[in-house]
Amino acid sequence: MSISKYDPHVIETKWQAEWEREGLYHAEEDASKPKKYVLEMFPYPSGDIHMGHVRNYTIGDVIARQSSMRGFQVLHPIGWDAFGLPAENAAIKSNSHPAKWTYANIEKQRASFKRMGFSYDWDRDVVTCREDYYRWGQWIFMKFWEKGLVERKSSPVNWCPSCKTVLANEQVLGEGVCWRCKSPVEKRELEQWYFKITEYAQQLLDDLDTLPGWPDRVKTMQANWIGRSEGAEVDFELCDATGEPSGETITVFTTRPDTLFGCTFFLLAPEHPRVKEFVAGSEYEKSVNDVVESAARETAVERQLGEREKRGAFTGRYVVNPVNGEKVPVWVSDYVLMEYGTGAVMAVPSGDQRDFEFARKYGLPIPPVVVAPEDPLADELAGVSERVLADVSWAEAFAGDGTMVQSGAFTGLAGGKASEGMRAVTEWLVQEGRGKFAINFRLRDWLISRQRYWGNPIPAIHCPSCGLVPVPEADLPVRLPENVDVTKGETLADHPEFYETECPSCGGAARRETDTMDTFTCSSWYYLRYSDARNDQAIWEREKADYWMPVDQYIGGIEHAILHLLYSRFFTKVFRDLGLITFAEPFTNLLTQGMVKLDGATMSKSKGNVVAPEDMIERYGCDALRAYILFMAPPDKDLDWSYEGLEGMFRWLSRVWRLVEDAGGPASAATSAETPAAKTLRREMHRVTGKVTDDIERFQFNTAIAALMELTNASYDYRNAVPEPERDGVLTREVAERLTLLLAPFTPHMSEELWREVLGRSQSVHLNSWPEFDPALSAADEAELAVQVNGKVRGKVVVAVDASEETVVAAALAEVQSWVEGKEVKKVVVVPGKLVSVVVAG
RNA sequence: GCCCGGGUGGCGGAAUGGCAGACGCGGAGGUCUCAAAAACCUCUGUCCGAAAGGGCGUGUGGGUUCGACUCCCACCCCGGGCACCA
Repeated sequence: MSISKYDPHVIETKWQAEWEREGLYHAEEDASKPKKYVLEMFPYPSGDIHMGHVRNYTIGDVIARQSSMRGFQVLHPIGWDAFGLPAENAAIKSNSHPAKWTYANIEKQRASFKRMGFSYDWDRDVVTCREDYYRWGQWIFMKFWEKGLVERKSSPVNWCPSCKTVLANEQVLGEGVCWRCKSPVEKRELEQWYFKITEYAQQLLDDLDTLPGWPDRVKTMQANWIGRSEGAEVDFELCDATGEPSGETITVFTTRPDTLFGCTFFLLAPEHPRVKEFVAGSEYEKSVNDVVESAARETAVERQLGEREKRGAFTGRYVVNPVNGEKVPVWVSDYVLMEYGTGAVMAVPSGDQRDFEFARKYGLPIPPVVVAPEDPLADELAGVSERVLADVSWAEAFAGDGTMVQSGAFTGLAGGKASEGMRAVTEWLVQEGRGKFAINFRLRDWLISRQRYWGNPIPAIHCPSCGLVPVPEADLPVRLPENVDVTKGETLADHPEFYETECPSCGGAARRETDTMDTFTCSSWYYLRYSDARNDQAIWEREKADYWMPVDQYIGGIEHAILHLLYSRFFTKVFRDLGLITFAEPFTNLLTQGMVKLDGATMSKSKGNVVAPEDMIERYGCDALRAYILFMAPPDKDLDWSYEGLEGMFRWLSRVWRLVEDAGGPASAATSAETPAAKTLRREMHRVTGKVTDDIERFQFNTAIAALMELTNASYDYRNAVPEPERDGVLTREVAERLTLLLAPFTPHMSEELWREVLGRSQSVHLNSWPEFDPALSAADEAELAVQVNGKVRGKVVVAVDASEETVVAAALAEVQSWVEGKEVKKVVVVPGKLVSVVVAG
């Protein structure tokens, strides 16, 4: 039959139009089938799509398409995370409006995604800046408020001077820079809106154990971020300015109550509210203020630069150590954080490296209270309960497990984290009413207000007489006005016609909130909205959400390991507590795909090293690009882009094309007898079916494609080995069909063209069932075994798979006779189907 | 400093404790052709050797095992996350 050329452009556009016409990817609830919700993190409409998008969405598309062939009812939606600063910046640059830029980019990306042949249900798309979406974001805010999870409070916050807005803790990167623009972040004391995510800290930590389908790396990162510490809260009695106990207490959090006897000074954070009062008018005022002011001047970046020396100053005050009644001086130091614990710390220089350095610098005593078993002090101070040694010769603090010394009644107990000494001291404090067991989290409440225009308006009203009042449900949504000119630096706060309003409670004149919500609030629930995206009566219908959710397979970049994934988990738990859903975790399985780089560097427009997918689609078609980006590396690894192999991928697809065209005619009769060559090809077909099925399950798309190449090679071997008249036409057609089916998730257009036009099937290949794999059919009847002598391969034997062990050993020994001759055979190990290992003496 | 990943040919990468380097790229040679392209075929870790064959090889050093890229211990290097969290 005549061979035509594989021409991706014609067939790709043809089938994209046909699928849309047939409504192939429209998802409906169907209780009779198991469902599978496959979701890729939705994109920010930043402009043209890049290789990271191609990789991310191709992975999801392969999973979705194959799941559908395997009989699942598949939901595979897409949308846009459309609010955010880049739109404002672009608008300022082009003297335009953020909405214009955003919608133009969405249309551009929509066209690109369609051109890639992704199997999305376009009837469910979600765009977060559209009113039909953000109104429900405001509704959520209101529900959170009703539940007591919204708070407006003043505290030191992260301020990005370049973005001119505050940021959540999670949005400040490790180097103390803004996650979006990478400018150094400043600290400011501001009144802001918060979601109380800390109320869910324990659940967010505990439920990580219910997620076996998540990478350990991500779970560890989240656990570290939540940062649970077990310890005690200890009350220290404050002395007044004359040094006499005042009856008032200051509480600290510590993970090491067992070291209390070694507490020789007490520290307050520079921002601590009592500091000013303690030193007002005293001789210590100036030196303390110096420390406070220098700390206030520092940015997060400066605070972290190198081995910065700790600074501190004595306040003139004392507190009483509850375990021994000792008066210890109160200092202020810049290494104490106001945001963690109580902003006050008991300092134990012998047990904490920071306290140790501080004590050395300012000449404070360092009495040992927990000593390592191997330390000479362990013998010297064994059983000594009174303080006889006020300082150590150590080079650094000892924070490990050891024995308590110089610790009164607790002397001799084991000391260390979670030690008996720690429990004993805390129990004593509880009895005395001077402390309690306590748990502290590193996680802070989520700061959600942003001083920017292009976001979801916070539905709240400030009333001079009623205070903060939520916008009533009936008045939602608070529409984001269009007449704000960001090119003039305007925000909602510059528009009285927006913020001048009436109090819904008392009817008096009031001011509408002009901050918008963090865009991460928009992306924290979109996956739920897809289950009922067009509902204008409710956020979603419970039945639909219950049918589709949770997401069975979520796919996205590791950069969201904490941010988006933590927030979404939080939202889901709140929705459950609000009775909107019944499950506690939104994403059952998570695949974090690696980044696509160029010469080891992340691609970015500013660096000018962006690889445009369009050019490659133009040259080789999207099927080749899809297959190639999956073939280059396993999905979770970073990938260095290279053009080198793309041509090879196209070459292989052309090879498959010719093979199927050649074999795809009406099946001629099978040859009467099964030849060895036919047997080999048939077996290879079954083996590859099993391998591809298995590899897709494990997301090993690169080896799945390699296996398909092997089947292609085996087909060519058969053709080359058997002259045409003797070929088994039934077999070659079966192999052609099998290749087409197994390739369908990867190269949907080529497979469709081959399936319908060449193989003559009437229905879409994507509606066909995934081929079953029968291990029996892929099993060979003979096996080649390697024969090892003392661990080295010295020969090979071919034996029947059902041969007895004696037969195998005899054949093996004969094969390696020259290596064994005249030596004593000490041991023979037979691994069926693999090898024979002979151990000889000498 | 702490917590995760990862180190395999010229390159991307394969290997439930069982023949290291599948598959692809790149390279060499060949068939076809007036020629080229395309296609098809063969070879391609490294060293010694004409060949047969053999030695050496998965970051380094030890260990377990008949057998280790794989498991254990120590270390080196690269990437990432967190980082004065009391």
